[in-house]
Amino acid sequence: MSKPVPPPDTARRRAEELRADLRDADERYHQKDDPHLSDFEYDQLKDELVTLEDRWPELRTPDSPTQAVGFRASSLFAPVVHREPMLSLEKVNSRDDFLAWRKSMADFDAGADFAPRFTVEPKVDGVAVELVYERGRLKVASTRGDGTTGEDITANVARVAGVPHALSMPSAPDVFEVRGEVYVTKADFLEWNERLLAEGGETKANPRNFAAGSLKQKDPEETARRPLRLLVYGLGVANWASSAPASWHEARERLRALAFPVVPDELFTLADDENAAAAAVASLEARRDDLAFEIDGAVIKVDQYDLQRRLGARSRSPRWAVAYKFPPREGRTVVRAIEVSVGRTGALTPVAVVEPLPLGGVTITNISLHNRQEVERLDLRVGDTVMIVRAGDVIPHVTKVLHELRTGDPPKLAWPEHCPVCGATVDAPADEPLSYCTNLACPSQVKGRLFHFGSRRAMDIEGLGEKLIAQLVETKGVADPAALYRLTAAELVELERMGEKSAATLLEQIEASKRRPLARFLNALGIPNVGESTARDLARHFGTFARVRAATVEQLLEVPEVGDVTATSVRLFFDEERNVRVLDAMLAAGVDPLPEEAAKTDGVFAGKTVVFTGNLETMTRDEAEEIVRKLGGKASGSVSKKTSLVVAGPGAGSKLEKARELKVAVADEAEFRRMARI
DNA sequence: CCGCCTCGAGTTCT
DNA sequence: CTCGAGGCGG
Repeated sequence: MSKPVPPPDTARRRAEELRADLRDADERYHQKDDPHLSDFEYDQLKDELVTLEDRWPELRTPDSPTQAVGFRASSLFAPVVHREPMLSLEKVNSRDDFLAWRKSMADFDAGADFAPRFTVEPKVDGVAVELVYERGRLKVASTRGDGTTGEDITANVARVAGVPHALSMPSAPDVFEVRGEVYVTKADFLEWNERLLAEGGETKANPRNFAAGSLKQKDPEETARRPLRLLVYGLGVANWASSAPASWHEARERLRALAFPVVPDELFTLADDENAAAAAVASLEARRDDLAFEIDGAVIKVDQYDLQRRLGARSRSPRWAVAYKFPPREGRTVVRAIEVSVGRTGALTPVAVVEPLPLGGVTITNISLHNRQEVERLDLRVGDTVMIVRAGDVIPHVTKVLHELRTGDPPKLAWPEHCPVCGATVDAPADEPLSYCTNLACPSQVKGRLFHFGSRRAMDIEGLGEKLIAQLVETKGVADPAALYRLTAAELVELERMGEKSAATLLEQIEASKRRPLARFLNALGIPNVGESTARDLARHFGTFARVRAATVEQLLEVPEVGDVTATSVRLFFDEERNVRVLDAMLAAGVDPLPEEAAKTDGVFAGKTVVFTGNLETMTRDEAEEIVRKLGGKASGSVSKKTSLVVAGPGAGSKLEKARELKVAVADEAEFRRMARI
């Protein structure tokens, strides 16, 4: 090795000149859209600079254009013809469809040796791209376009995390086209949308739109800032240098070896037959909400390349692969009206009534908008087109209003100054986002309170549903729970859909509710700030209803988990004249809550907090939590470092993850049963 | 006083 | 499930 020679001044000056020219050219392209160098000229300058810097590495400055990614935006969005068309996939929506597809494939091939294996992987909801490598270097990246011709997005794709710019030779084939999906994780999407919102920009309706928008940036620097990722799902033209892989699963290993990001192993299945493939699809669907990225289905491919070749393609899609679509959970519909409903606490909640939209197996007609600020934030008006997502939490949300589709200038929602149900004054406390109907006798509030009173986790009066309550309030003048205990069979049979038999059953249920555990009764009362958990604490501490009712604020403060706010709230409730009358009437009618047993201090779960997650097989979650409480423990809903044990069943998601993170003990249902000795 | 943890309340449809 | 807020330990 010869000693490095210091660069002559001429080389140094030339390098500086080249850097300045290249930067100037870049700037013109990115910001002024006013090219003055052709691609060829630009490449020549750049090549010259690379040569100089290779010869004298000390000339290479960190900010040199050669250190930036070497793709120019000049050809951005120019048409690119795919060497092999990017076909779409035939879609199936059910297991039966899938099996029919399997059969049609066999009918087409009819070879005696036709025994396909299948690969199953998630269908990532992103933007399909093709990356063309020549002699190991990324040459062109393009969108799918119409399948034949896409757009050149090389400069942008080059800035996506995980996209190799060069492939390690010699294992890299001469011409090598990979196909993949550029996507954004759910977490990154949420974070970025918040930021876009904070900056006053337009939010994106979903991760896919966000990814697509990010790839369409004029300035690749902007694309580089977006949290884009790549997953490679297949190959186009590939002139393998040496022995070509015989199957997709082998090719996937080779792609991985070439540093391409592929679907993680735990989401990739090589199935021996169609039944195993269908099972893998079902498993993916079950895990849908736990995945880091949005998926809209699974892709099933015949694994063996020789079979793929035999099957070939129709005009628009290959015969050897199929997209198994999951029911969509996102859709678009039109807002017919914005109504304001009143709940049991009197809170006014705006609700969007929409054109019915089938989504994930149900038809959505109402969507809560939570509060008036939300309506203003979205700038939602009647007639607007909205995007709706029904995610893992089942409850639909308006994620975006498509303002560009608005026609005319519909009025903004006029927030009611009077309760839309009873006309009473609306109170809007300055420190709260919600406003409230001030009339305790408001029919909406009455119905809400009665519904809560009879609900499963309170007095558990079976048959006392929304429809029945509405009738009782409207036609029988039932205004409080005490009135339930005065109902007669004669009165009930006058109601719609209520015969002798249902009336008798309902009365039995109401009768049985007179003797429910004290904790349930306290929960049923709907005391502000007292829910299931605090009701249990009060019941345990005081033992009988008379003692709870008589407790002073000081005595209430002695209850663990009860502070100023809750204590005052309880005392006020029992002092309220109206409540006194209703409670006395209930007691007179024979309501007599069962005294609470003191907590066991010697049970296996004494002093422990247990959290359940996922599905339990042999009992309901309620039953399991009851067992924990019986054995002295506390059942909670969220995992923290104070959690003693997490019991995880199949389908466990974020809570299990958090437990592992915090190194909290995890058990399965069988272990839990052994601990509880049942 | 702050930060963590947990609770309460609202939420859709069949 | 998520948000906001109450309770409480540090």
